[in-house]
Amino acid sequence: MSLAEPQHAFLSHVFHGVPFTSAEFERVAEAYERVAFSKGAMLLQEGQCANDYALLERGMLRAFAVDPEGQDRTTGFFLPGQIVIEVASFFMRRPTRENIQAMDDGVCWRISFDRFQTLFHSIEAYREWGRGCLVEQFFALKQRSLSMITDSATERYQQLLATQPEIVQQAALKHVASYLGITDTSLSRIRKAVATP
Amino acid sequence: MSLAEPQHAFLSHVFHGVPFTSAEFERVAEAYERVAFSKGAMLLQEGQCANDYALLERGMLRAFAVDPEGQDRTTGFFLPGQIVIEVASFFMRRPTRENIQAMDDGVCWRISFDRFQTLFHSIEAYREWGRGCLVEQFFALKQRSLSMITDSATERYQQLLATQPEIVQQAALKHVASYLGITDTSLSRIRKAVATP
DNA sequence: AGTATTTCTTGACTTATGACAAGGCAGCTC
DNA sequence: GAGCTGCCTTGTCATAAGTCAAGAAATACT
Repeated sequence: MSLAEPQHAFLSHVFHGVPFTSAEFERVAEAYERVAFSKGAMLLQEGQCANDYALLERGMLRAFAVDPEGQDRTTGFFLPGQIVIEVASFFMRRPTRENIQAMDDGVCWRISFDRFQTLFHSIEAYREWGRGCLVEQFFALKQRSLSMITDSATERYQQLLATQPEIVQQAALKHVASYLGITDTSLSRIRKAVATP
Repeated sequence: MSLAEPQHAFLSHVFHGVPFTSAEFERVAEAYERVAFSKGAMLLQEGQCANDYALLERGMLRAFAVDPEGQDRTTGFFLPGQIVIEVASFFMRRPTRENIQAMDDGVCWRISFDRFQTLFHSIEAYREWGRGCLVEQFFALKQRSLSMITDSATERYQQLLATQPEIVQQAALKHVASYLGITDTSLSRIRKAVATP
């Protein structure tokens, strides 16, 4: 694969600010593989082990788990620039209970667990970056979790609308609802109430 | 400090299964400092930066955050053998919004961020261990978060009772309640309903 | 185009949980 | 032992959100 600059434009952007030497950056960039996917594609399926994670360049993804009653619960959305990963399965090398599905056509950059491990253990800046990503996700999850306890459904909706309007606009109402932890019926009413003051 | 075996009994136990060379284990063990604390002590306070994390040998701790209405929300409990850490503050080096308080007299083993960093970047087994801990906590938080959406308050209580009875037995009802995301009034009723079938 | 399917809205009713308030009970201090 | 104070329980009532069911609107399928 050619290493001409344009190929790396997206990766340069993602790793902007990470103190790689240029040799290190080349090693890192080479380890990622560009993959296009189309709407509806499953990037990860329940029961599989997550053998890679990805950096999302274009498109939007939804992660969901199926609960004991067979209900589909949205656990997260992924927007361009974000890291697409099922942390537990990827790092613990065991089957996942989650699914990740493409909501649109899109493009991501994939890296296998083995290649990730090699980079993680040999490049200090890469491992600081990786740990930082994990910590950031952890923090976000904790806030979401707290919000679930502290805030009403309406407040959670308004917060989502304020911080990530793309999700509210592009995702199906029922998926947004299950992400917020409420039924689609409730979200429909909340949305109406919020719209007409 | 003497490195005689008995000093390290607890640390040996915690790091059991981690593939350290014996020289590595000595370096790791030396980096931790034994600290005793008494009931009511604050191990971390809102506004501070978490400059260390600890391995809990004896005692029980509670972490909580104060929400905008001034309500005290329990975010977690720590039992012996567990890692006591406020992930976001420790790794991002910024002030925390959480408090960690001792519920009893106890003992923990503390390590500073700087010493942690040195070990993390120089000992592969230590960083695998550290990453594994973080991933485990992440997974637990995700499950808790999902449970908040999927399960009723009663189910959450019963699950806590089944998996961590020490918490239900030792912690004040109001703290367990706020950990479960309900009021103390509700938990009191749930507990009664569960007890009398 | 025309039918089928999914997605969203709305209404009527139920239910879990919260809010407030009063009382009981233990452990303290004086 | 009287009086605090903090913790838990209980009663009454209020409310957010769920359930079920029927339509409307949008999408996809042939």
